Amino acid sequence: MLDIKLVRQNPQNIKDKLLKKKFVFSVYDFKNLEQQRKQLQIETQNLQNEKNKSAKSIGKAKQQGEDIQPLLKEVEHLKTQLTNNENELSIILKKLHNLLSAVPNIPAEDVPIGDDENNNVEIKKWGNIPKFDFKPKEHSEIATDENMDFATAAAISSSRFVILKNEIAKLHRVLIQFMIDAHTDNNYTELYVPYIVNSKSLYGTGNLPKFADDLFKIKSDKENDFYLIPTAEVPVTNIYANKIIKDSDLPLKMVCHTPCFRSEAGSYGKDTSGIIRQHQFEKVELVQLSTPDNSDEELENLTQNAMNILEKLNLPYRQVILCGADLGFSSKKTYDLEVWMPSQNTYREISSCSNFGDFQARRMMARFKNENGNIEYVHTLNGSALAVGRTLAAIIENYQQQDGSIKIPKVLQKYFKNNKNNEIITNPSSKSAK
RNA sequence: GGAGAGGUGGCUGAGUGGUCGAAAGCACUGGUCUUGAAAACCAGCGAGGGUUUAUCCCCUCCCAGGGUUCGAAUCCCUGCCUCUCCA
Repeated sequence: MLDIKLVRQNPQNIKDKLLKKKFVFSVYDFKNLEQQRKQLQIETQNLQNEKNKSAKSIGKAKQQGEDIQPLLKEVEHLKTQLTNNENELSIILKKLHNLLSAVPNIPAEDVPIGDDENNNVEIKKWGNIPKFDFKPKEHSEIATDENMDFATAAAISSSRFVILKNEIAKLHRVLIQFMIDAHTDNNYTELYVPYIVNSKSLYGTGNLPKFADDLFKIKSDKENDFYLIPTAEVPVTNIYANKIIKDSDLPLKMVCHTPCFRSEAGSYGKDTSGIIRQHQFEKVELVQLSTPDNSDEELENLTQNAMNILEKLNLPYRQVILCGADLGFSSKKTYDLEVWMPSQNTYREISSCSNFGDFQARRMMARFKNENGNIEYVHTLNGSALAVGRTLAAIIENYQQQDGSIKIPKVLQKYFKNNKNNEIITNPSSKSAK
């Protein structure tokens, strides 16, 4: 949510800035509603004031034993008028709120202008792209149906699910462990959180009301709809919803592994092979709350923390800054980390690190008391470090050998104590034939 | 599954229809005192919003949503949550 005071001050300016995100903000609609709001609000509050005053004077008169009948008659008309005004006002306020909740965050100054993901700007490249003296295979091909079983998963559930087995399943689990360990060593606090959240929480992070189609809704009751989380960002950031924290507690650094559930509506035919795009995947998420002054710097730190995982795993990657049009709804600035995928001969997104400024904090009322005792919104940040399924795929592909086995990355070897050769054999027959 | 109790400001906790946005204590902030600190004493201290250059002033909020009333933290209904006892 944008600061309505800023929008009031200069709606045209807000509109101009949002064009970078390819969002058209209707200054006309906003001004129109604002004008109605202002008039109605002043009127309504005056009526409320009158009501309060008369109720008090009636109370006093009654205490002194006076006849209150004439006073009651006097305020009779107030009631209907007030009710009417309140109803009208609440309609206008709702409209204003709906209008503003659908407005995305304003991109940072240094976000490049662009029409789509092709205009994202590469700012760093790391690692050596592996050279194979054979044609590198796709990860699901290497793992074989035995260890990465899509057909059975589809039979049990639907497409875009997978069953992992044997040491591939173990590698997947170990990656989570490795990532969390690396981050807690770096002073991130480890969390375990609910995987089902209510609509308020999703509103807080900006997933609702606009992006309901991306979510799995599982239940409704009178007050709330319940959804499976699309990312740990939702429960973790909302821990601080409606709270006021001390500035001395900032920055708060949290790491949390959760499964993530995404309906992937609108991505039919995209990434249909392998585990790149699943309805359910594991992710290790970093979430930070910081003061406004430090959030730019913290985004750099957080992104570096994510890059460190890739570097420790010795996976080649590049860092790009998203252009305005590719930037997420709530984000002010986002770096994507893209890992090298040999089978596709290209880089694929494996992490997204964003600074949301006070956009989410305002939606969820996450605030802190600054050194002057004034209350301000915190800045929220998060980033995947990393998406586990995609990391698994990247390791399988980058560490593949001609015979179909997979070398275990050095930093993970301690988790495979019984594996003497430090390689995962996916196809025993081919190995023995060698 | 049955019976009961309760959700009030950062925390504890009083308040059952009329200057209650809310006693008291703790915590916190400022001050006095002190070489310094502690203690003691004095003072301040919830949040959101409107109007305004600003002060002032005004509105809303005592789990959430409805209702009764001139007037609700207090009464009624619904929901959510917590706790205790029994099975």
